[in-house]
Amino acid sequence: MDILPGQGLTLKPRPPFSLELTAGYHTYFRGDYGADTFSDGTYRRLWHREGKPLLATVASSGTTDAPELRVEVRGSQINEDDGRFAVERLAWVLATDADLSGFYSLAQGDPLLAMATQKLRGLHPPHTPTVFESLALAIAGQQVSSVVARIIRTLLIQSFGASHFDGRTYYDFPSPEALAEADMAGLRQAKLSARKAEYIQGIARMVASGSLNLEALRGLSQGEVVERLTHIRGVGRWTADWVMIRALGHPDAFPSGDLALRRTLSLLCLGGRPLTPKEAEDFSGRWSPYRSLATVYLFAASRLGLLPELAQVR
DNA sequence: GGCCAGGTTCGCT
DNA sequence: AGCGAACATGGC
Repeated sequence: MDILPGQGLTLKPRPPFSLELTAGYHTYFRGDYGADTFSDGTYRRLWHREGKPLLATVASSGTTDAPELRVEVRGSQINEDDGRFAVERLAWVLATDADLSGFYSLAQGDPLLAMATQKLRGLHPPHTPTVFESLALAIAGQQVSSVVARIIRTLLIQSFGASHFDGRTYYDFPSPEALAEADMAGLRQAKLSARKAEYIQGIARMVASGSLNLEALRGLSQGEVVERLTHIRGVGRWTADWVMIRALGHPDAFPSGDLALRRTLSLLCLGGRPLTPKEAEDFSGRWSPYRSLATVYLFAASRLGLLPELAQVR
C-alpha cells in the first residue's frame, strides 16, 4: 500500500467552489451513494487504471471563494502517472474548472434561480468518471422512484464493482467487462428487470468488445449525442439528456421528460399545476444556454429539502 | 392490495 | 404519429 505523493497534491478549483455541495451531490447529500462517499468533509472515490485500483481522497483546505483541495491517492505500487490520472479524474468528477459566472448572471434576472444560486453558491455540476457509468446508472434508474433507483444502483455496484486491497473492500463502478460477463441471474439479483439487465449487458458487451466507443461522444454536439445515444437499445431521450449533463458536461441539456423535474417545476413555477414534457421544455427556454446547471441546481435543492423555501419566491 | 414511481420498447391503430 | 401494455419492485 503506497500513498502518493508524500508531500500531498493540491487542486485549485475555479471559484466559487464548494466541496460540501459538489461532492455532496454525488452522494445525494446522504454520505454515500454507490461508489461515492462523502463524510467528515472528505470525498472518497475508487477507480481503476490499467487494472490497478486507485483510491482518491479529497478534503477542502480553502474557502468557497478561495478554494483549494488537498488530494491524496492510495494504491499498491502506484506511480506518478497514477497520481496525475487521479487528479485529472477528480478535476472532472468535481468539475473544478466549471465556470459558473454566466449562469449566475442569468440567475440574477430570475427570482427562482437567484434564490437557488444563493443557497447553493459554489455548487459545480458533478460528473461521472466515464460515460458508461452514467449510462448504466441512468438505465438502472429508468421509471422507478428515486428510492428504488438507489437500491438497484447500489446492488449493481456492490455485486460487480467490488475491489479488495489493504484488507478492505472498496467499490468502483463495475467495468463494462464485468457486466458483459455477468450472468443474467446475477443481474436479476441486483433487482434489475430482465429488460434493464438486457439493456445494460448489451451496452457493456458492445463497449467491452470495442464496437461502441462511448467516450468518443465527447466533443460531439448535443444533437449528435442525442442522435447516437438514442439509437442504442434501452436509451431514450430522457437517458440521453441525463448522460449529457452527468457524463459529458454539456451546458444546455434539459431532461424535460423527467417526472421529478416536472414536479419540481410545477411546484416552484406553476403553483402545483402539472405540466407536460413539452410545456417543461418550453418553460426551460428561459434558462438556456445554462439549462444543465439549472437542472443540477433544482435537483440539489430538492435533495437538500430546499423546495419549500424556493416555493415562496414566486 | 392497488397504484404510482426520476422510462423504453413493442405492437397496435 | 400516437396510444396502451408490459416490465420489477418499494412505499404509501
